[in-house]
Amino acid sequence: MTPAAAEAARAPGRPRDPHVDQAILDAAVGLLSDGGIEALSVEAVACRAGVSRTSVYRRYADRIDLMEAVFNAAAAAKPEPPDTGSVRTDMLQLVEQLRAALLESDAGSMLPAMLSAARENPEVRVALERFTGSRRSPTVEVIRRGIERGELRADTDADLLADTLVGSVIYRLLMRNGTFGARRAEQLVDLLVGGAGARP
Amino acid sequence: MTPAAAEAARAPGRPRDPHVDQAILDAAVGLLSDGGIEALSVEAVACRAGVSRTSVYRRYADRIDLMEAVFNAAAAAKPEPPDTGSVRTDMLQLVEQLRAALLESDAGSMLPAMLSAARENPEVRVALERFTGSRRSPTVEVIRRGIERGELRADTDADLLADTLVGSVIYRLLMRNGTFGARRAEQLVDLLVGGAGARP
Amino acid sequence: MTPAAAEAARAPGRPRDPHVDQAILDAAVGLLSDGGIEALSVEAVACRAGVSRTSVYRRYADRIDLMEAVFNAAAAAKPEPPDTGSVRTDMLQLVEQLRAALLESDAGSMLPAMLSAARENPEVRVALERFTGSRRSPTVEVIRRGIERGELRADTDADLLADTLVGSVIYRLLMRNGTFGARRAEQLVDLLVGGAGARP
Amino acid sequence: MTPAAAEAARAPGRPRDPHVDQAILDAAVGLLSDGGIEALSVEAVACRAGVSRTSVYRRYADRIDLMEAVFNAAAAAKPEPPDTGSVRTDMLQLVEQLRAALLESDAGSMLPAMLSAARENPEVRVALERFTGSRRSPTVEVIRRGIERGELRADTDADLLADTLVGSVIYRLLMRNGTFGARRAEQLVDLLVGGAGARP
DNA sequence: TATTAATCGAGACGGTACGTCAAGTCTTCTA
DNA sequence: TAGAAGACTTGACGTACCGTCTCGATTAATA
Repeated sequence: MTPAAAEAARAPGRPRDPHVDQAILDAAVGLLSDGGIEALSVEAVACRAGVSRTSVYRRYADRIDLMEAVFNAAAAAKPEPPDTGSVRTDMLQLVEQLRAALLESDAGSMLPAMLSAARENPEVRVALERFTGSRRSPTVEVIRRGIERGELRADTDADLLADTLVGSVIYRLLMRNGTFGARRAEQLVDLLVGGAGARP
Repeated sequence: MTPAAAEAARAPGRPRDPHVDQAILDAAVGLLSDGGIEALSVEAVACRAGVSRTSVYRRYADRIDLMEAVFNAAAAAKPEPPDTGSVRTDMLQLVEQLRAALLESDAGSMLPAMLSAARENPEVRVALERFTGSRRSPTVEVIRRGIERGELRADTDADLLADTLVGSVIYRLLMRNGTFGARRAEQLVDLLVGGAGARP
Repeated sequence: MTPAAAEAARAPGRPRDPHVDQAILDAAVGLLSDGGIEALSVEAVACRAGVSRTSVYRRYADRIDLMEAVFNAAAAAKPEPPDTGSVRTDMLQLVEQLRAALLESDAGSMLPAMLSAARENPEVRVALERFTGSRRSPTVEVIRRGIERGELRADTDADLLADTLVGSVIYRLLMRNGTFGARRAEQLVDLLVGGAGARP
Repeated sequence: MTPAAAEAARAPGRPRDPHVDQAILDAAVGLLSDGGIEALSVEAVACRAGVSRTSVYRRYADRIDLMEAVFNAAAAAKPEPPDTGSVRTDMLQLVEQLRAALLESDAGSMLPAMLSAARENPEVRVALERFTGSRRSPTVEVIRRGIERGELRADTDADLLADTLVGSVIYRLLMRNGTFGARRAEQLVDLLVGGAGARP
C-alpha cells in the first residue's frame, strides 16, 4: 500500500465525491477556455457542473484558486517529443503540435487568461511556468538530440533556440491573430537552422 | 479649421472639459497597468480621476470600450526604427527597445490584459494588432534595410524574421518571466543571422 | 419653506423613490407580523416588495436595522386616550383597544419578535420602549384624569396602575395564549379599582 | 425497573452517552439564554458542547425541536409557594421570586425567545404554557389560601388576580426594561389588595 | 468470543441568506 | 449640454448555517 493510498484510506469523514471534483474542473476548463477570464465565475462553474456553489468553495478557496487549478490541470498533459531521426522533421512536428495545442485545445485558449492572471498572482505565475515548461521541454529535448547527432552546432544554446522557435509561433498565433501552416513552419525551421545572414 | 474642430465649435451646450478626458485616460492606464484587467473598473477609474462615473460613461459606452481606448492610446507611440548602418546593431537596439517597452512602460504591462480581452472582443483585437504592429513595423523596416544593404539574404522573409525576433523576446519576458540582457540579445541576433545548423 | 423641505430640495443626486421606501416597509411589516422574526429576511423583503436587495441595503444597514425601522413604524400610531367622563369606562375602552391592537394589528403580532430582538440590541430596546410607551401613555392620561376627578385616590401611582392594567392584559393574551372578553375586562377594572382585600 | 429503564436496557447497539445528552442541553441553554434565539445554531451548540453535529441531530430533529427541549427543561423547576400565614407577605415573596427568575436565571432570559418561537410553533406554545404555568400556579395557590383565611374577598377571581400580579411584574421588567424593588412590590400588592378607587 | 447494531466524530453535499461590490441605466440639481 | 451625486436593477462575491448523507471507528448486549 502506497503512503498516499494509506493516507487516503485514513481520511476521516465522508470522502469527496470524485464526480463532483471532475465536474467542477471540467466546467471550469470549459468556461475559461471559451469565455475567457471573466467568464470563470464560481456561480457559473457550479451551475455548469450541476453542483452547489458550496462544493466549489469547499475545494477552492476562491475564484483565483480555482483558476490556478484549471491552469495546473491544463499543464499536466506533457506531449512526447517527436524523434524522427532528423532535427528538421522533429522541429516541424513540434511546430505543428504547438499550433494544434494553441488553437485546438482548451489549454491553448486559456493562455491569454493565464498570462493576465499571472501578472497579479504568484501562484498562477508558477502554474504558467509549469505550463510553458510542458511545451518547451520537448523542444529542448529535440534540440539536444540534434546537437548530439551533429545536425546542430555544438555550441548551440538549446534554451534560446527553443524560446525562439516557440516564441515565433506563439507570437504569430496569439498576438497577431495569424495562421501557421506547413509552409511557414518550414520557413521558420529553415531560418533557425540556416540563419538569415548572407553567405559570402 | 478641421471638420472635427468645426463640429466641436458647433456643439450646443457646455463643451466637454478636456482635463476630464485626460484624467480618465490617465487613471485607466494606471489601473490597467498596475492592477491588470480586473482592476479596471469604471468605479475605480472615476474615483482615481476625481471625476463622476457619469463623466466616464459619457465618453465610453462601457468598461470594454474604455479598455479599448486605453489600448489604442498605448499603441499610439511609434518608436523610430534605429538606423546605425549595421543590421546587427539595429537589431540589438530593437531588442533593447522592446525589452524596455515591455518591462518599463505602462503599455507593456498592459499586454497580458490586452491579449485576454482580445480573445472576446473584435474591437480590442484590432487595437491589439495595431499595438503589436507599432512594435513590429520598425523591425520590418530594419530588416528590409539589411536586405537592401546585402547583409541579409535577398530571399529573407522579413515578416517571418520580424515575428521570430519579437516573439522570442516576448515569450521569454512575458511567459517565462525571464530576463533579457545584452548578452542574450547578441546570442539571439547571432542565431537569427547565422543559424543553428552545423557547417559542413 | 420649512428647513426640512429646503434640506430635501438641496439633497444632491437622484432622490429616493418613495414607492420603494413604502414597499420595503410594507413587505417587512407583513413578513414580520405573519412569519415572526426568522421570516424577516432581506431576501424575502426585497422579493415581496418587488425591489432589489440593494435597495433595501441602501436604506437599512442590515437585517436588524430594518427590523428596528419596522418596530418604530409600528410604534408611530398613537391612539387617542378615551375620555368618557368615567375612569371605569375609559379603562374598559383602553383594555379593548389594547386587546385589538395585540391580536388584530400587525404591530401586536410583532411584539414577541420585538421582545426577542430587544434582548440583544439596544436600538431595538429603544424602539420597544417607544412602542410600549405609545400604549401606556393614554392609560396614564386616563388614570390622571380619574385622579383629578376624584374617582381614584389622590395618592394613586399612575405609573404602577398603568403597568398593572396593561401587564395583565398582555400577559394573558401573549403568554398564556388566552382571550380577553368584555366580562374579564370588567373584572380586571373592578379588581384594580376596588381591590381584592376583604372589607372589615 | 421503570419502563424507560427496561426499554433502555433492551436497546441493541451502543447506548447513547448521557454526557453528550447533558452537554448538548447545557450548551443550548447557555447559548439561548445569552445570545437569544438567533444564537441557538446547531453548529454553535455542537461546538460549545464539544460534540459532533451528528450527535445533536440524532437527538433532535431540528433547531426548533432542540429549542423546545430547552424550554421544557427550563419549565421543569417548579418553585414552592411561600406560606408565611399572611397573603400580603406571600405575595411579596412571589414577586421577588419572579423578579429573580426573570432577571437572574437562564430560564427567564429565555422568555423572549420562547415567546417569539411560540408564535410559529404549536409545540413551543405548549412548552411556553407549561413554563408560565410553573410560575403562576404557586401564585394561584397563595391567593387561594388568602381567600380561605378570609384575607381576600370570597368572590376573588384567583386566576385573574394571579395574572394581574404576574403580568404587572413581567410587563415592567421585560417590556419596559425597568426594575422591580421591594418598595414597588409593596405598592403593587397594596394596589391589588386595596384597590385604587377613592373611598367615599 | 465473535456478531450485530447503534453511537460518535468528521466531513461532503445541496440549499438559503447574509452583507459587499461593481456594472450599466436612470434621474435630479448646478453650473 | 456637461458634470456631480446618487438611486436603481442585476449578478457575482465569499461566508455561515441548515438539514441530509456517508464514512470509519467505538462500544455494549447478544448469539
